[in-house]
Amino acid sequence: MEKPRLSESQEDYLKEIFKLREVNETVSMQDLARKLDVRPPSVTGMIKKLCAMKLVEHEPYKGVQLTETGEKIALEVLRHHRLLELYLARHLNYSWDEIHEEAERLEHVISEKFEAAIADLLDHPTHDPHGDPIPTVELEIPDSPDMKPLSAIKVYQTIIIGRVMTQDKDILSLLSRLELIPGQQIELIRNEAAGIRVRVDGSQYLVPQTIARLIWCESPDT
Amino acid sequence: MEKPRLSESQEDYLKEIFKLREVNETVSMQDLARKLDVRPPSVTGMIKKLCAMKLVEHEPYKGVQLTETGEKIALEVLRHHRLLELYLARHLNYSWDEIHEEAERLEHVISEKFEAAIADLLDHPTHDPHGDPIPTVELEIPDSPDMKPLSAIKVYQTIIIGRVMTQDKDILSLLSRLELIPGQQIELIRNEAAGIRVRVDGSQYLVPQTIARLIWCESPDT
DNA sequence: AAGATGAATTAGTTATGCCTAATTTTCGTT
DNA sequence: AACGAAAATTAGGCATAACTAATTCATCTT
Ligand SMILES: [Mn+2]
Ligand SMILES: [Mn+2]
Ligand SMILES: [Mn+2]
Ligand SMILES: [Mn+2]
Repeated sequence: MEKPRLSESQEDYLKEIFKLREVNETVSMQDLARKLDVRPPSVTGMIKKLCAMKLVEHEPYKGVQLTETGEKIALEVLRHHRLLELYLARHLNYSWDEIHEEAERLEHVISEKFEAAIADLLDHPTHDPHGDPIPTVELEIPDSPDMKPLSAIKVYQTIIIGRVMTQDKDILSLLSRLELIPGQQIELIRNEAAGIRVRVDGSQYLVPQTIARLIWCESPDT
Repeated sequence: MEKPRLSESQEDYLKEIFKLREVNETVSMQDLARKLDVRPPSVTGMIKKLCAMKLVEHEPYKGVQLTETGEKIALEVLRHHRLLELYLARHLNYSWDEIHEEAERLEHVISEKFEAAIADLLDHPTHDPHGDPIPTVELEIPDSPDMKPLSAIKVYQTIIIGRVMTQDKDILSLLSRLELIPGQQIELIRNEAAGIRVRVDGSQYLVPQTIARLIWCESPDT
């Protein structure tokens, strides 16, 4: 068949459905509207079109789901996005909080050639700078270590940050200044009302609960 | 004032007007339609809008011209385009005939940060892989050596290719295979009816007139 | 000076993708 | 079982940027 090329909007819808599905049981029109920063009627309209194209399925008032084809496309865009983020960070000296915005635009525009070229340069990485897995060329999601949010850990021990679940520039810039980034080893000290006290590289911080929920750590006990 | 961000179309119109102006005395609606691959009424419509925005001036039936502001924008896009071309060629292993298409899309989407990053990596180059001058950060066009088309040279001598005036993939791929690329030293042998006989690196070729017109060479005698 | 020709414009249409306001539907409570 | 709130949809519009068909305009020929 033909490959009519999707619009940037359509690609973003598919990608967002995929990402929401990883977290929520079901993806509502509202969730999408929030994430994509559009109003609900726009979502209804676009989902209709994507349904007609057999890229998503929609049970009204129940949720939206990607079809096989839809998921493939979502994964392609996601691969572009995450490769780009790593590339910008590694090769063009972008800071952690700058990569997302640029990748959000470039992801729709680079060719497969470009994708292959940076994947090569980066030595076919499996995870981006946020710890998010990068889909392989075959569009499989690589395994990540078992993780849970810092806020949910009960045993006070030394653990490693695996993934930071936000794209918020202010939070990212804060976290990077504190070196609370994937790969970093941190020592859990105490869970206080206001947040979680940790030691990083000698210094001690109190990580607020809201932020602790975004920091996922590798398979700790409990 | 505000910087409402132009659409990709609008940027391409401005860029194309600039490029046509370098070659022709005057830029007609038709020229634009041809280059941008749209129908004349589309051009009329867009030029009206650009006029209203004070980015171009239009004397009906006489021609289109960029205003100061319009030219600045054209030069910014052109800088993006040419930096990208060089970048793709040098750092991502693109071949000569592949760079244009990719740059044509990326040019509208990269940030000033991205521009600065690749300009840095490339050591602030003045010319792209076609020999086209890259506008500086201040948006001045850097000087190029005096050049004239290979087809117009009368004295048979050894000269250097400075610029290749096409983006046609087939021609570019042919020329790169023959090593008829900017910087290459070639020896002019004879101007025949069918074309111009040259020696490149030991081998002799007959360069057809149509193609010889696209190859500009550095300030030769005559 | 009248035509003829080609350049340009106008008029009217289409497709996207978004919006607001109004309406309908679902579902958890009571 | 009925109500009310929240979720979703419909209806109706707007802006962009194309298009085709029809018309107008400028200029070159004869
Ligand atoms: Mn995007
Ligand atoms: Mn990421
Ligand atoms: Mn372009
Ligand atoms: Mn070029």
